[in-house]
Amino acid sequence: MNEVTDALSPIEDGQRAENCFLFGPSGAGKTTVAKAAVRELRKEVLDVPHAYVNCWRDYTRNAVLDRLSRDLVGAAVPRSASTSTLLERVHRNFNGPGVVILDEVDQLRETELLYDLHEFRGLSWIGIANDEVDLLAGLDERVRSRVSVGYRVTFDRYGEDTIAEIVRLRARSGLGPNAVSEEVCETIARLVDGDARMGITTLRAAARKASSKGLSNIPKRLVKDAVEDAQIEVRQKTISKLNTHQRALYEVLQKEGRLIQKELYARYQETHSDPVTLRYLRENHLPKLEHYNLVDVEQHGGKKEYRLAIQSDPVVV
DNA sequence: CGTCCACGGGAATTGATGGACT
DNA sequence: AGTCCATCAATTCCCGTGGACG
Repeated sequence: MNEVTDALSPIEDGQRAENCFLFGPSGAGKTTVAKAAVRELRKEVLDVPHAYVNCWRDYTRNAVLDRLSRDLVGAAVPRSASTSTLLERVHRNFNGPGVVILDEVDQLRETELLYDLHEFRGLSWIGIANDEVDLLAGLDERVRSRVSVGYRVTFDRYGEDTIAEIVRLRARSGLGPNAVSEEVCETIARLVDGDARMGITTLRAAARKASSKGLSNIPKRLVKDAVEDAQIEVRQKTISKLNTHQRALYEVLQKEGRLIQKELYARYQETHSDPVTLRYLRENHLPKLEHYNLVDVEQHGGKKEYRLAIQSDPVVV
């Protein structure tokens, strides 16, 4: 947190901040830290232009710029404008130092975007990714040499004691001092494998369970089920964000079990009233389902077998 | 080998939008 | 106001490459 704050501090003097990268496993708090740092900054400097972009959802240059034109400079656009138009619009309306959070930057397909950002006078960014090596490998040479990164912060998975602490604090402030025993906090911590977000979701699920049974505290025996509930909850949330194509694919797999890509496509075509091409599916929807951890893919000789993911936690977007 | 499947580059088509010109 | 034209992102089409398998 301190490092990110440092990186941003030049903005307080009206200067451009340092770019920085945050690396670490999911649930380690990267996004939370980035957002909090920006929030802090805005207490010091009111009206700093800022934006949050999830590069998984918005993975093209165009999509990111579109978001910036809305969120960073508040220039509402009717709908899909051309990249050059957007570029120009942001250029014109952006002034003074500002920050953009690029969550899941490793998913950005057109990395020239980083260079575009560099061109906006006074704009800096916080890039978030799981793995430093993957990210840098994916970066274009040209971009790598031109874009400077002042700070790199690596996050570790939370230890169990830390998660227990986080859960305890949440429990106290949200549920009262005695609703959750120390033992329950530790149990939750043990089960969520370093993922703080999962810990908190589990706590919420447990609280809901307990209160529906008319209990005033959370007994330990509810915890295990609560973890499952939390996983289901997160998954539901992810599924609800799928578009019709992705959902059709998901449902086909739900019905049919495991399928080769080609067959999956065939079933999908039968299901969906307005199917897209296999080419396009491969490019967009299938990787998306994989990334969300909703489906598992297994290389089976030259074939690729898709099936619903077994137990792993879906990604929250 | 010949075949099947997956991949992904790149050209072509589609569809929306915004002038320019009448 | 109406027609034509250019532009550009999204999507499709076409196809060569390469691994696996019999």
